[in-house]
Amino acid sequence: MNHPSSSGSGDGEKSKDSVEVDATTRASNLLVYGSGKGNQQQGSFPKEDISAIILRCSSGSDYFRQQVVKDEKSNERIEEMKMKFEKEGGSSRLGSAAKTGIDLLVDKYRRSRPRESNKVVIDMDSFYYSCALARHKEEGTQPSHQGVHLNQMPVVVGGGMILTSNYEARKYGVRSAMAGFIADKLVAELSKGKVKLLHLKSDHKYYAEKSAQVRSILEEYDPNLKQYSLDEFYIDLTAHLAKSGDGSGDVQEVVSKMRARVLEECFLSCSAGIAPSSVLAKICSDLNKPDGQYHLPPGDDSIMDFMRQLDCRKVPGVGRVSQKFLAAFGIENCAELYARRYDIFKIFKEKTAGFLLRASVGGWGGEDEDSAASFGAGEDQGQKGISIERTFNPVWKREDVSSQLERVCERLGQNMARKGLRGRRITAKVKLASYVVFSRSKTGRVHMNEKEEIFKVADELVERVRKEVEARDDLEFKIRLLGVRVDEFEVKGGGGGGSIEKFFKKVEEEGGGGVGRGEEVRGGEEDDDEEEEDDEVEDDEEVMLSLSQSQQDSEHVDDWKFAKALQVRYDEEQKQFERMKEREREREQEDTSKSRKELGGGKGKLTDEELARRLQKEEELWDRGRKRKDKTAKGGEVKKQKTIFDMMNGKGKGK
DNA sequence: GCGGATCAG
DNA sequence: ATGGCTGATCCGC
Ligand SMILES: Nc1ccn([C@H]2C[C@H](O)[C@@H](COP(=O)(O)OP(=O)(O)OP(=O)(O)O)O2)c(=O)n1
Ligand SMILES: [Mg+2]
Repeated sequence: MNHPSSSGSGDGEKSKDSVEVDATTRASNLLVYGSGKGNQQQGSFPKEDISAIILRCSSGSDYFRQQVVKDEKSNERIEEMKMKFEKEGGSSRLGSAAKTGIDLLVDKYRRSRPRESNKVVIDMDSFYYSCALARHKEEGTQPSHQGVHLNQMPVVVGGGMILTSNYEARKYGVRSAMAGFIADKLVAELSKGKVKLLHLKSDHKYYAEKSAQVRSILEEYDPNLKQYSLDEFYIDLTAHLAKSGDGSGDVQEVVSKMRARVLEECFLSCSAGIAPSSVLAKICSDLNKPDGQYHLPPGDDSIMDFMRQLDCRKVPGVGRVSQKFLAAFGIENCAELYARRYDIFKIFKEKTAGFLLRASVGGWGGEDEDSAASFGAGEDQGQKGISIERTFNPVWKREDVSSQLERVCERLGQNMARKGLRGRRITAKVKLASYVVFSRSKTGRVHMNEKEEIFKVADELVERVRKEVEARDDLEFKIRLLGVRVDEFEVKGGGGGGSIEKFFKKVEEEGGGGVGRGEEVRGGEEDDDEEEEDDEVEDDEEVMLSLSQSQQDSEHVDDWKFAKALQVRYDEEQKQFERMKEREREREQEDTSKSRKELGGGKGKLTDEELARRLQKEEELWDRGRKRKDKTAKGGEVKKQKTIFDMMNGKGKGK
């Protein structure tokens, strides 16, 4: 459970035979295809077929086995939470004061949303792939393969791991974070052997250049724009629109022209979301992809209508597990989230509950803008940690492990030096060949950045894991990945702290004005780091069809999930779902009819007291404008964090 | 402070 | 046979 959501489960079991299709559909809803963030495009192959292939390729692999284990764990947690919730009687036990408090909060969110749709989120389409196409244009070469235009055939960027896919490939279910070999199978099988997936090599350096090029264009519209990743930009058009005549002041026209410029000058298409707040704009940016835009008119009615139909999974921060979790409580879209807003506070902890409450009414943007906009100097500004991790052929001998760890530390040391960072906490990450992950950390009193110092600590931590693993009979100490992270940075550039705080304050007062960027605490120099592919060390020459390295990750957990869901029986979930619905109906009835009863001495674990506490927390968050004050060490320096939420929280007062 | 889980791109 | 990497947050203990 992280921020916005929590864990989830719900895919129970059922006799797979009778409800195979139903199970498939159901599972895919919990996954990425149906209700994931992505949109299902026309011409796609049946998701049941896609899922079946993924399952077939996956079953039996260590990776898949581990995914199943993880899924079962999350399911258990969901069950626990559900039982606890039911035992406590749900929100019917909530005191009226608490309910009133929640509603007051909701009102506040709804009333303070910005009154105009001037926030724009630009998200590049199939970014890495589009860059490859752009390159052909720039170099005058043909964007085709064996006489066929790349857009007409399934293409991905990445070999062992898919970084992104073009839209043709997406029809086959090929997506980011999918293992290359599975992507190949999807295309081969679904096309009955007629089509072969084309893999392009990743070129991070080039993507960074294109990204900068796009940024420079967008900065003409908002010099304070914020960039969340190479392909995502957060723009506030308020000033630009007020300035004068562009597009007769119509946001949609301005954005349309803006995108046209990016296309013409960078040869890259992008999509945009236009809304009163950045979070909403972010959600909208996905609705008319590719090469499209979606405008969400301001106003409570407009936004409530929009949110009502919105699947929770579309809310940034609600991932696969959270979606499942919510679904277990009968919550699939934001209307249901709103209907159950009281329950939310009984089910989740403060951060999560507050986040979901906002989501239920699209209540973002009321706070102040994250003046972190001033971080033009480099995104590392508010960086809190730095890490390196590498996958390799499994090793176990101390010397081999050590050797791999050294490589990691070497790289980490270089990056830290380049960024002028020093931290006092070292965290070692170990992934066994079975995909079981361990992390062990040690917080020291001195800040380090030297490869040797870091290695020394990391090595001890890894050996600690070795001992723990060897002490168990269910695991084998064969590791496929080693990672090292350093955080708890020292406060640098003395004196910067206070001024920065004032700086933020000033920005707020002046209404997000364009105070120049530049300052920055960042004593060091400048970065420009970038992770590169893996460059220097030739090692991974790695081309398409690669074989060695490769690895994967979540995102596809969805597929795994899915696969797992297929292989598992569904009756359990079904039953629980029914029971829950039943209970919900009863509760709802009770609610509407007799309003709500106070039942005094709540012996439920969650008393009004606890609830009040959670509300209180949320109030505090509100008052602080959700601005994160992260004191970096004793310096008491305040820095804005570059999380997606900070990026998205638009300024309320700015009108 | 630590470790696991989740999320995002 | 083959399943990445970087950075961040939340929560329970
Ligand atoms: N798990 C992931 C997801 C994305 N990326 C990289 C490749 C993408 O091209 C880029 C942008 O990510 P998006 O999620 O925006 O995906 P795309 O831009 O590729 O496609 P879309 O058109 O859906 O935005 O980030 C990655 O390396 N690993
Ligand atoms: Mg994109």
